[in-house]
Amino acid sequence: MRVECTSKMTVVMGATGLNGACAAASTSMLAAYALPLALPVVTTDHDEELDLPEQMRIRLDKRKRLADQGRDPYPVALPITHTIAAVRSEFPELEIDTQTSAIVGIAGRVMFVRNTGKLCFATLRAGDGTEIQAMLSLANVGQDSLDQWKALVDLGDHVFVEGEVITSKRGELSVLANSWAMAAKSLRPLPVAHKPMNDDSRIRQRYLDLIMRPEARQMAQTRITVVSQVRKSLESRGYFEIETPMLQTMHGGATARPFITTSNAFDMQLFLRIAPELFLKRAVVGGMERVFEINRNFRNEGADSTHSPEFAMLEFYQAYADYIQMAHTTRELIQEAAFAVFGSHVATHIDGTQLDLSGEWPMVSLYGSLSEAVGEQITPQTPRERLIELANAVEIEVGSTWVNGKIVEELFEHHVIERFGGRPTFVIDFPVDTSPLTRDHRSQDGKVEKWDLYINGYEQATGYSELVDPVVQRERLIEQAALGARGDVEAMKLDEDFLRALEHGMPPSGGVGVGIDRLLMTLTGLGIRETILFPLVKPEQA
RNA sequence: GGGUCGCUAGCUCAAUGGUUAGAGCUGCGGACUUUUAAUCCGUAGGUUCCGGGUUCGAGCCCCGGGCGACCCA
Repeated sequence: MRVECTSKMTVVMGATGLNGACAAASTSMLAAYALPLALPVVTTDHDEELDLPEQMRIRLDKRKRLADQGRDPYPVALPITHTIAAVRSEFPELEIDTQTSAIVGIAGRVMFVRNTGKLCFATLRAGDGTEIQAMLSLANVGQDSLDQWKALVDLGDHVFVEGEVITSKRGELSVLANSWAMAAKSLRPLPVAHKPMNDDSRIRQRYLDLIMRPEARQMAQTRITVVSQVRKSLESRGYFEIETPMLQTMHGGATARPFITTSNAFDMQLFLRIAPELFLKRAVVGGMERVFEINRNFRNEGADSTHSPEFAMLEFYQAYADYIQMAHTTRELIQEAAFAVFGSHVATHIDGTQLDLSGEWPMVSLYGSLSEAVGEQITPQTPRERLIELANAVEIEVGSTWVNGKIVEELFEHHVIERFGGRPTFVIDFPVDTSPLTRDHRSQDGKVEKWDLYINGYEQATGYSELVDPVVQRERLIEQAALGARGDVEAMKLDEDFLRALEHGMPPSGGVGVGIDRLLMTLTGLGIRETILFPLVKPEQA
């Protein structure tokens, strides 16, 4: 008891534990447990334990009684011989009421309990969702052990069971225990298994979501599969994965507001990156001709069902490729990811709807499709006054810092995107004044070689023929700086080191950015907060 | 940014401005050696998100704040 108590204090409280201070420690420990979820703060008196929810008090008491009876509630090691999945696969289809004489040691979380007088049942579940039944009979474990099981094991506890693999009289594959041990005592009750938790709790306490809901485990697994496949797909095409700075002295590579932080040691302002683009291009300048990065970007703006302040982004760059070649590669990456998850290029969402990602994807021109939608020719030369009239006609409020291209893009989003009907579509050839890092179109004035990929009505990826002319790039960034001076908080900064890299010569290159969270949304049909395991949530109390 | 709705026991939810805020599951005590959301008997569990206000009386009405969902921009 003493050893267990002091070691626990070290974990929970740091170094304040003293040998023999178990009574005090127990009270302080309650405070340590209670604070994170804002339960009543336990102060000095041991009696204030009564302020905790009843069920938690009872479980804390069981934890203590386990220790008192020589059962460590949190043992360091257990003689496990099989995973639950291994037992299931080793004994796939036993007849009802079979004895195998195979002795195994297994562990899992208790998800279901049925305690009767002399024979107890429990369903144990492993983290992968596989389950097996444990049975404890008076005849096999004896009166004391059975009584302790009934008194001290709750739903949600991790337990170890050692015994024979059998099937019950109902045919359930089971381990008939010779002995049992607590693997980890749970101090809080699980949610009701048969009612869905509300969305807020599911996201704030994702660990409970993962325990209770197979779909949550499935989502986590799908993300793992997709990210892994994207890496394989790129590596098989000769790309190398590199890591570029998250903390930057100057943010760039996108138009967005950054998070700002400070370095104490350098006594200077730093930015969390809004995109890795400018560093990946530096790598291309250095001769890394096919590079990619999958990592987090941070943008200091609101959250909704398609936006998160931090989100995972894939960017990849290929020397001597242009934006059309990059579009093909992007389509293949997404199709290969879909195949890895579904074994098909057709994604099947949880609600059963299917999204066909197969075959070639159409390419439509931004200006052409917009012209068709509004019934008049729109070009980069269309006067600003006319663009504003068209915007006002559909109640788009034109911001004071908007350049013409921005108005065109807003008109496009308003008029055209729905016409794609969710089908993957590359929208090509964007306005030059909203794309400062993109090469001028090889044949069309006022446009750049850029595409956006729309799937299911939202932007899934973007690709460029990269601007590599350092003189033009400098002009573009100076224009951005001027926008910034006029109050556009999202305008790009003049990054002299990036320009210096370009001045050393960057080969003609294609580049792509793919939102990983959005790719998961595309494949699963879920909102962005479901594709991210632990999305940012505001604290429950101010 | 605007609007609508919501926040009550560990969880999921009830409750015309009017008795002591209820139910199911969970928990606790008891019965049961084949249970699958077991069944049966008994029982406990509450800062009604927070702070003001109106009222003889507020979970409910009013004001402010917090958190969330949905819709609109």
